[in-house]
Amino acid sequence: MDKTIVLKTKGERTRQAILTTAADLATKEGLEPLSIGRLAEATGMSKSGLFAHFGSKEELQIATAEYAASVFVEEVIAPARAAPKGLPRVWALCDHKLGYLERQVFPGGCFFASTSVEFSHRPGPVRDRIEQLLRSWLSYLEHAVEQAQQSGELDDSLSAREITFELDSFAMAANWQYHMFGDRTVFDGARRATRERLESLRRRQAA
Amino acid sequence: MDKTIVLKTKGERTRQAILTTAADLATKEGLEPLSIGRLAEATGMSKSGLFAHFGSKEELQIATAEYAASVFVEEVIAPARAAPKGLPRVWALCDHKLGYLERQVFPGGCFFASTSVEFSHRPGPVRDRIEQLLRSWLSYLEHAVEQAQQSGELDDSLSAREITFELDSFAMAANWQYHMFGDRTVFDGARRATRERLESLRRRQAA
DNA sequence: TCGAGAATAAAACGATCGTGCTATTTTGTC
DNA sequence: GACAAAATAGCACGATCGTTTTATTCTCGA
Repeated sequence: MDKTIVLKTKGERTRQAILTTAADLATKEGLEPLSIGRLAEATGMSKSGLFAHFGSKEELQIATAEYAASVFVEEVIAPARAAPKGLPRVWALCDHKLGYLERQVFPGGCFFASTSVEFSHRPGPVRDRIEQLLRSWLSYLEHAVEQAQQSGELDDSLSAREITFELDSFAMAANWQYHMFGDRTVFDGARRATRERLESLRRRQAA
Repeated sequence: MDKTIVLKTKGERTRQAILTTAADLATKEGLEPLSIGRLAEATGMSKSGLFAHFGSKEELQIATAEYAASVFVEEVIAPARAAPKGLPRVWALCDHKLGYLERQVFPGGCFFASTSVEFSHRPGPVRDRIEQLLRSWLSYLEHAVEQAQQSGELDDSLSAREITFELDSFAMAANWQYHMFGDRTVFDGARRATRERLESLRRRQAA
């Protein structure tokens, strides 16, 4: 049960190294403006040597998104599964997502926040995959909210979807404001907003 | 007091036509990937003829942001000034911003949402200007919140900054989700979230 | 350790980028 | 309606883009 996956061949290892660099750079420069040459320079490889691992820039972009998703799972989803189902897990998901943004797992913030804006109006397999991954995150959070409603911990007069929308809004806005204004206190603000919102949905239930 | 500014020379008119096209395209393709050649094609001009209006791509980008800001003022700020100071104006600002997003004044959504993500890690005068314009919007909204607090319409145990953060989060998230998932109902959700949040801050005051 | 196959590199391709230079056309004023 | 000035176009530049082709180096199981 080692957290680090051992990669057998050298090809797989360098491929992984490329993807970590690509994901980091993509959150800062963008997934499309990140050129093969630029990425090759950053990884100390030749353009063609790097290119051979993916076959096309589009495949590289998809592989990068795939890798970023695995990081998100490792940093947010997996630790939140330690919290009991219901309200604690809802909070854990929001809190860990804010933590993942706060400690800059990717230097440019949330990988999917950056790339989804970039690709939202650029049809193709890259956009499709990013949308799918984003949907799966929101569905996961929504499912956790539903469980908290079914257990009676959260008010169910408001749909799980709308609660999810509000909760994720705070994290997205914090990520955006931090990278635009450089003010780390937005994360505290987002945590407070999240906590108070969950609290208000709990109190209403008690009344 | 004509709403439409009359432009005297032909140069000023074509410059304006270029900027409207540039702002539209920038929200869909991005402000940096939007090339001079692409923009020239869209406006039916030659590359060099268009280029001469700005002198550099950077100047074109700044002029485009400037134009987008004037649109935002016209579509959001100005109509909200019709509402009385205090809570009604806070609501009007949020509501008109959601309306501006909903009816797609820019085809790719909020100009500043798109471009700020794109330029957040790209230092230079373009980024600086976008940041400044965003700050002025948030300051304006925050000021309206403060007035509502001073008049006793909104609870002032929470800072105006934090209230502003929450309110703008809903609009930003709605814009993002709409352009990623294509679901127009997010705007209703954002309106409901905004209204309920303002309501809860009012009720708390009454108690 | 040797040899097949994987991994990487070098060089070149056409296309497009932002930008400068030089004409040519168009505009607005006397 | 002539004429200076403004506006636009044509063309070329070096650079960089994604990609292909060809050659070289490295890896790792038999």
